[in-house]
Amino acid sequence: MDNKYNYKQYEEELYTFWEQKGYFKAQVNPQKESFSIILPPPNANADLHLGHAMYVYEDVMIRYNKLRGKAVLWLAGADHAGIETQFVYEKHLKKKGKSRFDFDRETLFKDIWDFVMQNRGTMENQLRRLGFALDWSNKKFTMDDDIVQVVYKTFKDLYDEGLVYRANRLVNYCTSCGTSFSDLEVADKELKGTLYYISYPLASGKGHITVATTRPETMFGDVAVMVHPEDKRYQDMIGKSVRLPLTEREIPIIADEYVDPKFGTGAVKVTPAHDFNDFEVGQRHKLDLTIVIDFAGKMQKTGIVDGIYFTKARKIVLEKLEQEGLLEKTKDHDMVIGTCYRCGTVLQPLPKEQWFINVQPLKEKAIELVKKDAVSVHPKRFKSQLIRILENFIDWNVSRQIVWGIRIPAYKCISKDEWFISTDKPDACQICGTCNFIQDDDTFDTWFSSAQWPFATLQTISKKYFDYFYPTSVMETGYDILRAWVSRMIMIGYYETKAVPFEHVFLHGMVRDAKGQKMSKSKGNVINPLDMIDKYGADALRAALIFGTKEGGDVVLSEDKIRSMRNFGNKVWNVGRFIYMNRTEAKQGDNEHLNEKDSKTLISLQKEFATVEKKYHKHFEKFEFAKAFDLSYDFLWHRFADMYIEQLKGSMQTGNMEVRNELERVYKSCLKMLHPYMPFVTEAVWQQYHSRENSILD
RNA sequence: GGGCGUAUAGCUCAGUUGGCUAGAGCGUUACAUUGACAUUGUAAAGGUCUCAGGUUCAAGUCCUGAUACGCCCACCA
Repeated sequence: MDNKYNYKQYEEELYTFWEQKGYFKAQVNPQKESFSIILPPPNANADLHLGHAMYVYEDVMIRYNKLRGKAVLWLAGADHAGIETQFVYEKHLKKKGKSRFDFDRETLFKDIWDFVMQNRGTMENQLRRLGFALDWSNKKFTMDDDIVQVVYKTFKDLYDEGLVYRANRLVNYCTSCGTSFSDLEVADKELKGTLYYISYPLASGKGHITVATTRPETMFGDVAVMVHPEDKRYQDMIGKSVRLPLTEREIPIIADEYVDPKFGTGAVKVTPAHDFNDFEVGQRHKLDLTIVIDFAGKMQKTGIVDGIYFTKARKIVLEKLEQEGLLEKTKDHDMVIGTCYRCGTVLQPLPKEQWFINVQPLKEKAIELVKKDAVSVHPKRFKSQLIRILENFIDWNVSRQIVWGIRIPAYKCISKDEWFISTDKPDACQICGTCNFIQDDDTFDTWFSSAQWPFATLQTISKKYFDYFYPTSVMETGYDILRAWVSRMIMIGYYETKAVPFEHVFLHGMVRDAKGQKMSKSKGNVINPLDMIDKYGADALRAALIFGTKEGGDVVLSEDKIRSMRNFGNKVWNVGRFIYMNRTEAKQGDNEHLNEKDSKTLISLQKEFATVEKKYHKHFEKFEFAKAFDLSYDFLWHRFADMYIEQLKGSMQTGNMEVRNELERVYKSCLKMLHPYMPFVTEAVWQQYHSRENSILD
């Protein structure tokens, strides 16, 4: 054995060995207990980052359970990542001086498909570099035909049960990306805005009412002015009407408790087509939806600023109001505004017909399941958070106006102007039977398919797989997607299978830099996992992400820490080397008898190790993986190596086989404890003791 | 405004049902080493465990309050 562990010599070879020998291939075996995890599918088109490296917790669980003799499955997969990928592809087009509008739908889709397929291998190889014991034999992609069929079935099931509806509602629309988003994808941004006080003259000509607004340009879409019903200042005005400035239109003054009398002037302009709250007020009071901004963010039907982008229109409107003496004053106003999480454009609330899922019955069931721990959450503190997330869920807009996604299987009957859902491409209109029906252009929100991932993957592999491995054992992911993903998997998973999609949820934290800051490209503090693997080995990176952390807490990662874990890997190797050397070099018979001191030391070692081993398994039961690792680390290095071996090394070197064999026995048990965390070095040593054909996983 | 989390060595963090003489990694200092490992070993320095009360034989740990920081959600005309 070399006097150093050279990871470069082993990692690639060992991974190939494991894969070729089929160690990662799941085997349905009714004699054994099953243990399954579905990998949260990384974006097929993007490189891995450190967040993905955190899936090492899944590998830890998988390898641990495999060593415990269970039939394990860790299923590999990839996500089409709808908007993310289309966005990247559009950038790619832009470099070539083109845009997505230069292509028809089919061509664009096919081009993106090819683009993604070209890049997909990169991500998969990176997962291999991390040493992940993934079953590649049944890998899945969110746009595989069979997966799409499952997604279609779910949508139709929901539709048939009346849980899918089409409605003209306000959506968060990005005029730059050209698509709507669900409320979860809106990025709030604080900015210093201005509150404009505008005078609306009463229609009677006597007096006026002043409204305060941050968006004067939307005034052309105003359909009312609203005050609080008990506001004394405006009692005599309720029911009267005002003339909308710059127009000839008259709109009523209404009363609604939504108004906060202390804000602004206590009078609000109501613009149902361009404001979420106003939309609700509009519904309550049955007001019109007067649309004055189009999907490009340009004004329409104003008679004054038509075709002008809303920000520029705002300036013009303000000038005109000022000219007419209707702009009373302005005031600085800190506000929070919804922006596109992808491109940063200010999102427009715009009315658009979309498909919505009524989540009410789904979330009630999900809450019940979480409350009674049918899905149990680790660490515990996330349980209440998950319940609250579910309670606050509002109906889910699943329509996206992009090409890269699963096209919604909804068809419109032209002659009757009605919709029908069909999982297969229909031959004839299912409503009138004769018309040239058309398919909805929209695609599903990526999360709609992701929400079905655990059962969709297993069902499409085989019924045998599904029956044996579902519900899956654990869903492991970052706490940041508890809302977007975990909650929806529980809702949709239970709806379709009448079983929980996973029995446990384990949430890991975010990776931060040595100063505790989030990693981001703009800060330049991003650590590339692959660079670290090249430099220190996969085991070192894996160990650094787990060592000394608290479950579910954020991980502070520095290169120093990775280096120190590399040193530990070397320690593991050298402890093995030392014991191994003495097997081959010891002169048997020189020192056959255990002396009393050694005998005592061995008993103490056995006792201590038994305690450690017991604690180790206890930690696993409680999903305390970092503690189990810290414990193994400390035992191997500071107790076993620093103390026991030091005390016993004389006897071992002079050929006492009883001492040596006991050291080897405990050491090999340590290797198994460490294997889930540092699979390469532990396997490399194991094979030194046995042969290149053996595995620690046997 | 609501919820959650965190405050412990220079830095990053552990510290399970209260038993601590408070630990680890990195960093610092001294010494050692052709002897399994310098990717090492031995040792040292470094802490009123954020603050103020309380419960207890005993509090870093439990309770109450305060302060600071972080995250999530809601509202914002």
